[in-house]
Amino acid sequence: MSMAQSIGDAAKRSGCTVQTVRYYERIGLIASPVRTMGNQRVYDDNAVDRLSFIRHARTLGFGLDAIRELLGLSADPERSCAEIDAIATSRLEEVRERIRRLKLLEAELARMVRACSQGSVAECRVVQVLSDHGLCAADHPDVA
Amino acid sequence: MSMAQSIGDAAKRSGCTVQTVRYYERIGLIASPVRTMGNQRVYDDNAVDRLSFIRHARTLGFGLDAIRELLGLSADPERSCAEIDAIATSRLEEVRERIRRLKLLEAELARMVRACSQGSVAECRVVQVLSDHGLCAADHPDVA
DNA sequence: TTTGAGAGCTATAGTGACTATAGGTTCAAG
DNA sequence: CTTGAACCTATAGTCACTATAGCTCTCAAA
Repeated sequence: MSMAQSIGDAAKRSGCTVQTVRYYERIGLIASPVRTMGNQRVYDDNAVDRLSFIRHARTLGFGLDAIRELLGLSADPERSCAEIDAIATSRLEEVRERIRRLKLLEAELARMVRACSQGSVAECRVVQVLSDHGLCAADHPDVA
Repeated sequence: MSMAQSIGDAAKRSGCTVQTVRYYERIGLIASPVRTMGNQRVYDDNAVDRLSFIRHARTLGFGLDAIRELLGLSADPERSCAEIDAIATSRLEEVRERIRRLKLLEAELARMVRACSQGSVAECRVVQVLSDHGLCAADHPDVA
């Protein structure tokens, strides 16, 4: 039995905000739901499931394009999940790469802060390092 | 002796792009430089130093607002560098927090991918986890 | 039956930090 | 003098929302 519910209820149940649900509709990530006579959106449980899926994938850092693809691939239960796995694996690698870069950044920032003798700006190590990339320990990458 | 140079040279020397230099001018992060008779911007070495500072701070992940503040605080060499240190320390803490969150994410994604038996979508663990937050090991945070 | 609050509606603009494009002008080398 | 690279402005696009303004609808209490 599928319960009909307002956008507010669907948002609350899925963990999205109301504006975000409307946004997902606008960009075609979810279907346009039926409306009441007063033009208000009405959602069923399937729609809420889809929203929850999207929301959860977002908290795991998948982009909307990836989510669009995941949703498409999930539609057919008979299909092999190789492509789905590939998307998830690629996201995992992204996260690992990001962590790697941030650790380099962390080391650089920590070194900079540690070297500061808390004196005047003229002798501040932080200012010196920011002014001169050559003072960095290693070639830190651009922040991701 | 301060060398006069075009926006292209200043960009190359500082590691910015030409458009970005113009953007920084537009938002008031750098001063409007003098112009040639043909209306082209001319930069001196001080301007290039400032651009390099900005660029380097950006690669360390400081936001433009923080950089604006760092530049302001750096202007007076006699001043104590306590505020500068505070900004750098706060950035360091941000990075550490980010790493912490990403590691939780990494664990969740790795678990998900590992659990997948490479069968059909119907039994795909990735799809199941995305569909049901309850299947997550821990309460992973929103991606930062 | 009225009334009022809260929820919903659309359309538009703003966020951060650029990046890209279009359509024009200037400069420097040959 | 010509040509082509580099410069100029203004505007729109990126991502995934978020916020605002100015309406309309719904539903429970009085």
